[in-house]
Amino acid sequence: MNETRHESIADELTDEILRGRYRPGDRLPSERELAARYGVNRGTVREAIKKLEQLGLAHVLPGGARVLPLEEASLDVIGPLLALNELPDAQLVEQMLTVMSALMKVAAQQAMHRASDEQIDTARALIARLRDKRLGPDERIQIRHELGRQFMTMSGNLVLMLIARALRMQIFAGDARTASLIHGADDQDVYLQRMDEALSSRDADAAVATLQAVIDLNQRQVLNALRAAHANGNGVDDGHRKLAS
Amino acid sequence: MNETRHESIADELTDEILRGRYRPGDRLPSERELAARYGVNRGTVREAIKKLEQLGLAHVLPGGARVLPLEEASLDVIGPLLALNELPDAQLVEQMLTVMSALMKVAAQQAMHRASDEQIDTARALIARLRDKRLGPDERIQIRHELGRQFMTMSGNLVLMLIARALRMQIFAGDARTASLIHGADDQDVYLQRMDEALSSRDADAAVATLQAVIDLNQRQVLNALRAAHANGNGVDDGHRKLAS
DNA sequence: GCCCTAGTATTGGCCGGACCAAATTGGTCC
DNA sequence: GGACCAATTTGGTCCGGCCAATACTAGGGC
Repeated sequence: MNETRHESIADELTDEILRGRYRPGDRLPSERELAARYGVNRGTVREAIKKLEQLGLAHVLPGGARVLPLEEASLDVIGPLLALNELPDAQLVEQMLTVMSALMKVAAQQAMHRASDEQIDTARALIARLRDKRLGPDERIQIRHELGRQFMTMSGNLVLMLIARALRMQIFAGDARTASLIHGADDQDVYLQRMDEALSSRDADAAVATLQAVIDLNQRQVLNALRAAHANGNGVDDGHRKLAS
Repeated sequence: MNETRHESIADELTDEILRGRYRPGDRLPSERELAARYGVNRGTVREAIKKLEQLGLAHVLPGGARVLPLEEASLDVIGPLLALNELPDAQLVEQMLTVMSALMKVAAQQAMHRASDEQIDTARALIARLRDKRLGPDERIQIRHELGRQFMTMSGNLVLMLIARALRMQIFAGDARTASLIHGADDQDVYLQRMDEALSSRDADAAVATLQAVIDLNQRQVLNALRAAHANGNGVDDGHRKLAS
């Protein structure tokens, strides 16, 4: 592995917290104790704990560090949450797709008005590549990913870009299998064609409608695949913290 | 100030990066040099830099730390960005409101279907309090804030909650004036009443429509107030990095 | 019995110096 | 000009130690 000591310690602690080994309100072991437990220097533990704090999983102050409830965490806990079990939690994936969908529609809407001609062309080129039948699955994911990013960029909305990027990072943080699961199968060529037309005529309504259709289709595919995989018993759901409040 | 050394150093470095003192691709001064510059121990500097890394403003690896482009940053840079000048950047605020609006609509939509009766009651109680004419401005902001949080909770969508929470934190990270600027003036009682009715009958369409109206109104108010304040010359915009790409 | 207070042990924040491995840098040789 | 190698710089980690703030506990007042 290419991880530094404090990174792997942070990962381990994150995992323990998310699995409920330490519950909200609990005190985390002291830095000195963790240092002893992991056989590292206290400074190294401090860096690991710093990351937990940034993740919003723990609040640390003189006297001790306490675990925070999941609802007060940072967006970046989603990655670890997805990686908690063999298979990502279907409910969480559904929630992510719901949000992504809403954000993409806003982005598309604004993109149609604000994008430069060059940006539109770039997007259309990506769509053209997606319509190539001889595309490998990994390439397809990659291009889709770039297309999504392109829409965000075209919207000119920094907040939108940052959120979308953060969500994407969470997906790619885990193993590649998770990423390929979350990106569904292939797209219907009809939709790609419609999207291309919407782009060339800068028709915002058409773009949003097509996006809606394509995303809905994708969402169904992904969730079906996920549930099927879960049913196959691959997803060992060993009682981690409930997602719904 | 109640800030630890590494926090204030992190804030200072963040500010310098966002102002363009260090540009994307630049190497940050070495830990040893920064330690000397701030007159602190290297470990303290390391903790500060760790935060920059978490903010997505710098990528650090043996050989040196490099500054990253704003587009690759974390959502949490929005707080520092808002606090960069006396007055928050109007364009950024507009972008935030746009995203918030979209998220709120998704939340309301889902909330109408999934919320428990108790949760609906809680939301309605908050609305009732908002309709009280004798409400101080700070209280109003506080209750609005709680109402937004309540909608997110009712949606049962963790991703939605985390994003909304992160955005809210960014607003409240700076001084209270920023927060009060971003929350507009008062609400039209008509809308509050309509929202109450939508809640009691669990009418998702009505809820979303009302939300749309109230948010649009609020957005106009906020942006007008902001632009007016900017025009008064309070917003010293000393050439920080451009937001739009 | 319960609540409040004072004192002590514990904990995080920070310091100084040190060693190693990876990356950068600058010079050399082709 | 470009490829190659050694010296230097830089981040990752370790050790041991001091201080101030917090948590815990024992004692006193009710």
